[in-house]
Amino acid sequence: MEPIRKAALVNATITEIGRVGSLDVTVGQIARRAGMSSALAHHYFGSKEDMFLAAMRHILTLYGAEVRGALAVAGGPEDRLRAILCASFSPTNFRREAVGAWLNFWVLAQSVPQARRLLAVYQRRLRSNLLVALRPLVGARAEPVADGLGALIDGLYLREVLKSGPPDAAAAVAVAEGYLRLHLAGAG
Amino acid sequence: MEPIRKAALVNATITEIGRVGSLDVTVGQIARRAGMSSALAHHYFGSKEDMFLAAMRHILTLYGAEVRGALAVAGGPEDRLRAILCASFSPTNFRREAVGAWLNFWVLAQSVPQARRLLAVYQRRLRSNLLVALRPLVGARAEPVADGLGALIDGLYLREVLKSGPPDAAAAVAVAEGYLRLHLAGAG
DNA sequence: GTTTTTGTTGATTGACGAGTCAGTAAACTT
DNA sequence: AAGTTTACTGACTCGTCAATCAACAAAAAC
Repeated sequence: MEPIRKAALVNATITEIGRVGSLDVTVGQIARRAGMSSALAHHYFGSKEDMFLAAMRHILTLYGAEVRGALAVAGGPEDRLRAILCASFSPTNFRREAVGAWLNFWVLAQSVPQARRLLAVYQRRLRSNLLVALRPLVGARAEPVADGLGALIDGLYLREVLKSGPPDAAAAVAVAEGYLRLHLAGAG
Repeated sequence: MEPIRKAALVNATITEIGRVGSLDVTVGQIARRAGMSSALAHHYFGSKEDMFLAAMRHILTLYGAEVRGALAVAGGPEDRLRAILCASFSPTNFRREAVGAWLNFWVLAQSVPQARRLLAVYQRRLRSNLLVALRPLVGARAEPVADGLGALIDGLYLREVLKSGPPDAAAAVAVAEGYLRLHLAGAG
């Protein structure tokens, strides 16, 4: 039962945060959506914060897996870059709830050290993936380009939360690819 | 007294949100930092939400004024773009508290329509400023470039909150200017 | 010099929510 | 079948906080 319940709670946490648009969700709300009592939620996760962290870990894991999967079938460096972008804006990760939750986890990271650490490893991994793919293409300029691209991806996520209507992954990818194309062309 | 108290409360709100790193600040905390009782805070602002909105409006106003000021003395289009970037990452706007508050206002915008509207007018103004400056330089491609640059600026803000140490405005501006330079060069 | 307006607070109210606990029921163990 | 672990819940505690109120002080108006 335990793994099932925990998974249900993690999903409910993400959904509920996305729905409400803030971390001001009660354990009761989360538990109800997951089909159980709030006491049971407290039984499996010691505290609300643990639930948040588990939800964050889940989103990050999902994203990491998708990137790894896309990289596995990518050929050259350019392909690898495109793979990272596609994974970042895939329907799994770029859906409204997940993006809303993402933004709130960023806030959580400001006050909860463990959340900050989680976000830091995500950033490091993304950066490292980008660097590996960029170095053969732009050499020494890989670092600033990777930093810029990382910020751009986060910014595109950020802007998604304010837009109304369904997420437009294609447009986001197009912007990011535009950024890349210029840098690659500039390096010759 | 009223304007003085209100201003003190607005500043205290921003500082306190930045310090705590979330919107979970009590009216008591804000009032204490502003040197008054929580009852008085409620007297001048009807509710906590009003305080948040006033603080948001203040940050946005500050930013808008700085951009306008920089644009007033800017010569050609390139100068105008640089002015917008410098204002965006000026010490006033790019300080830790303000950036922390900014992120939290983004969250607020997800659930409070008025906050969303405020953020939307900021985005529209930025976009319009960028477009005016970009059109003479890149013509029809102004729109995607402006959207990319807008997202990049937001992303750089976002990444600032996770970094430890003092904000590095110069680095942020450099990244944004790199983005611009390539687009301008690409357009010939 | 009294009335009114403005500024201010301590105490209170009322609601809400995290976490606990005591207890029930079912499933395994021996 | 008795005991033990696991799954689960309703009711409760305890704290917190937004918002209100009743009161007081001081300045302004008349």
